[in-house]
Amino acid sequence: MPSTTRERIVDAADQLIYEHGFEHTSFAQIADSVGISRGNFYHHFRTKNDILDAVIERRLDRTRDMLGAWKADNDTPLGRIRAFVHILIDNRALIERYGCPVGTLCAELGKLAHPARGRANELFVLFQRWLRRQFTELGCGDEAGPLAMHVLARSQGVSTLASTFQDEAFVRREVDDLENWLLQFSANNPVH
Amino acid sequence: MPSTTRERIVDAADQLIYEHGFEHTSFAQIADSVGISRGNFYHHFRTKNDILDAVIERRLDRTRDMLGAWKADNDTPLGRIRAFVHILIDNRALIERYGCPVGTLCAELGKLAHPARGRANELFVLFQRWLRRQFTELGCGDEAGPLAMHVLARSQGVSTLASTFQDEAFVRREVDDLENWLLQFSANNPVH
DNA sequence: CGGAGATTAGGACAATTGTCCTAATTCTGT
DNA sequence: ACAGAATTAGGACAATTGTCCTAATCTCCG
Repeated sequence: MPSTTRERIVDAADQLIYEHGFEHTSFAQIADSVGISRGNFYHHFRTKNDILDAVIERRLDRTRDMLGAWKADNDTPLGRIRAFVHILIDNRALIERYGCPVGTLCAELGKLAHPARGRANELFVLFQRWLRRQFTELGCGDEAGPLAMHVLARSQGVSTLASTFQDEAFVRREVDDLENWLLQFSANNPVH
Repeated sequence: MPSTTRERIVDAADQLIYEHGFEHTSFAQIADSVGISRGNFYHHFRTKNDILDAVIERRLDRTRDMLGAWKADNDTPLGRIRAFVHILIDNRALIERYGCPVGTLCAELGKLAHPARGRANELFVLFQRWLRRQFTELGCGDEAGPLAMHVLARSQGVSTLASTFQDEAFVRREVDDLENWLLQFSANNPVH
């Protein structure tokens, strides 16, 4: 499993940016974390925006993989949406410490008016389109888009408050509530 | 209306921190924004944490004032909760640009493991306790706490996605949805 | 008026930042 | 084995950061 230096840099940068934020992550920290010199780092990424771009592309790839896996693992659109909601439980330890990787990155880049802002937002778009497709398959028609945004918004809210209050019971309650809403919703829906 | 230099510093810092984040706001920027020298600034606030503390205290004060005003302006707990939800509409322009001032600050300080983190979280606690009281007055008993967190979480989610997607229709839809949920909820409640 | 204390200006300071350069070392293909 | 390319190390660089100092100015009370 030979991971290239470049890959190891992107791995370390991804994690550090998630844990400490983009602006609070320096070249020196990333280089130290990987165990290479800054000169070597510079050979692979010439600017801080370059490494940020690579991290975002990596997250986009991994998100696509994750969405594909959820699709493969679940026969029904309802099951797939539940898989999405369930990341709040599966990743709750990290979310309670550092928040949602997507939401916190987009929030930071938005405040910085950073050039990579749009590309980072694509992470949200990926989830939104995927959720919309599931709701469409559920037979929601024009409501699929708004419903996708609704699920996305509620998940984001849970993430934000989870990292503030560090309250696991709250997370589980909200996930249960969201899942019940989904079940009740799909039961009332024309196609089920 | 003679505002002291100190007050003008806190005002400017508050706004800059909201717009650009705490870490991306420098002493020099704040001093420039107020129109004073860095030396003068240093006379009032010796460290960056001091100015952050003052900004947080100011936000806490203003939040208490706002919650008090909502209480004075609305006769029923339902009306008060609606007033809370409605900040998403009233402040939508700012929220679409910079997100929620509370959520984004807590998220940033959390990633920095900043000493002022706990004090910033008190902003959320203020809203949470206030909302809980309204639900208690509605007769929700033990459910008042979870309901308060639920409303808080959904508002946070809307704020986050509002600044990413900059979609006013989405915000209005979610606020309508939340208000309808409130109405339906209180209608089904023992005390109404 | 005069002097003490608060306020202000302007700059010094070391540390850190992102960026860049040069010279070694390692790898690759022939 | 050897030339050329890719990779790596170690530092230089100007700019910016938060912090701190000193001296000038202002304010206000006796």
